[in-house]
Amino acid sequence: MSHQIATLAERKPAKKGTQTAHRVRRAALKLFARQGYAAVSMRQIATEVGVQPGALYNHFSTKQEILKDLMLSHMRDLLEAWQEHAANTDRPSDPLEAFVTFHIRHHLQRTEEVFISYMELRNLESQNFSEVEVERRRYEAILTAILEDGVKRGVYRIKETRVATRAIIAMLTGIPTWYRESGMLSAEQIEAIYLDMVHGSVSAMPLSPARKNR
Amino acid sequence: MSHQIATLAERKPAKKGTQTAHRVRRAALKLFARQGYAAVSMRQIATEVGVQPGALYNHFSTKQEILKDLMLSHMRDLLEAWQEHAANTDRPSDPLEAFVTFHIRHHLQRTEEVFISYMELRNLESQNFSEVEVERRRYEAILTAILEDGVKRGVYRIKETRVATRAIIAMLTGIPTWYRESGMLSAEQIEAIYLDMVHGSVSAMPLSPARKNR
DNA sequence: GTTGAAAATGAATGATCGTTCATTTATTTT
DNA sequence: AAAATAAATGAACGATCATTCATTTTCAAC
Repeated sequence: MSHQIATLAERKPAKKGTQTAHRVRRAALKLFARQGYAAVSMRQIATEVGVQPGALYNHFSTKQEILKDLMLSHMRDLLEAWQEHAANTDRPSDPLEAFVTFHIRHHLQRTEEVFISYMELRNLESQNFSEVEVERRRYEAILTAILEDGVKRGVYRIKETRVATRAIIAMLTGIPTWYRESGMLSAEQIEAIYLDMVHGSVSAMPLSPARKNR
Repeated sequence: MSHQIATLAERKPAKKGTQTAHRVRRAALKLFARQGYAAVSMRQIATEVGVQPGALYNHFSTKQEILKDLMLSHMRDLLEAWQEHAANTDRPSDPLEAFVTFHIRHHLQRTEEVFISYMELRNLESQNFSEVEVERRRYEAILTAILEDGVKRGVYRIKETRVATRAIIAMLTGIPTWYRESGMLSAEQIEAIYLDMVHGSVSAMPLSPARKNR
C-alpha cells in the first residue's frame, strides 16, 4: 500500500512494477475524477497508461481495488499531512485558523482526489466503505475537538459541535468544485474569505478590527 | 381498475402514458440517487417500473433524457417554490433567514433529487449541462442579491458576495448527505443551528441576545 | 361497439463491459 | 550469463449494456 516517494538520499531504484502501479493510480485518478468511477472502463485506464487491459491485473486485482486504494490513500495522506502540520506548528494562537488554512491549502492542491472522495463513496463495496469512513471520521474528529475546546473556553457559541463540523467541512470542501486558478481570486484571497466566514459562523464575538483587515 | 388521483378541481383523468412516464421518473430518481447514473441500467429502471426495457422508450428517447428531465425539473421546482415562498411572505424582516429556512426545508424533503443534482452534473451532455447550469446560476443569484443588499445596508461584512453565496449553499446543501430523520436532531433544530452559523458567517455584528436564544 | 392511436411486448442488434489466461517479453536476482 | 521472477501481450470469455423494431395488446375517443 505504501508507495514510496523518492526522497533525496534514496538508494533503491523504483522497480518497473511499482512504477506502473503508480501510473495506473494516476490514470484512474484523472479518469474517475472526470467521468466517475462507473463510467470509466478498465480499457480506458489501460489506454491512458499505454498498456493492454490485462496488464492492469498485475497490479490491482479488481477495478474496485483501484478505487479503494485512491480513496483510502487520499484520506491517509490528509491525516498524515495534518499530523505533520500540527507538529511543526508550535501552539497556534488560533487552532481553528490553523485547521481551516490547512484544509483549504491541502484540498486546493488535490482537486481530483477531493472529487473522487466525496462523490464515489456509494461505489465502494461495504467493507471498503467502512475503512474509508473510519478515516473520515478521524479527520472530522480533529475539527470537532477544536470546536469543543473553543466552546469550553467560551469563545465559540455553537451548541452542536458535530453538526458545526460537518457544516464547516462541507463549506470548505465545496471550494475545489468551482475554484479555478485562472479565476479572479487567488488562493490566498479565498483562504482569507473563508477564514472570516468560518470564524464568524462559530464565534461568540465579532472579529476584532485588528484581525479583520489582514 | 385504475384509480386516478383526483385533485380538487381537476377535470381530465391522467392518461396511461403520462402515468407511466411519472413512474419512470420516480424509479430513475430512486435508482440514480442510490447507485449513480452510470451504474444504473435501463433494464433496472424497467424492472422497477414493472415493464419491459423497450417500453421506456415510449416516454423518453434516451437514458440521458431521463437524467436531464430529473435535474432540470428539480431546479425549476426549486425556483418556482422560492417564487411562491417569497410571494407569500410579505416583507421579511430578515431576507437571509427567509432564504436559509426555505432552502433547508425544501432540500430536506428532496434528498434524492439533491443527491442527483450535485453528483450527476458531469454525466450531463454539454447541451443539457448548460440548461441546468442556467437554472442553478439563477438560484444562486437570489442569495447573492440578498447578500449584496445586506452589504449595502452595512449589516454584512462580506467582500465577495459570489464566493459567500457558494460557501453558504455548499454548507446548506451538505445537510441531506448526513441528516437522517431517525437521528437525534429534528429538522427544526438543524434549521436553527445553520441559521445561526450562516448569520454569523456574514454578519458585521454578533447576534443580539434576543435573537440568540430562539 | 368500433376504430385509430398509444403503449407494451419480446426478441434481437452490435458494442462494450470486467476479467481470465496461455504465452511472450522484460527485468531482477543469482 | 543463466536462472528465476515479474510484467505485458493478445485473444478470448460470458455477461450486460443502450437501443431498435415488428408485432400484439390496451386504451381513449367517437
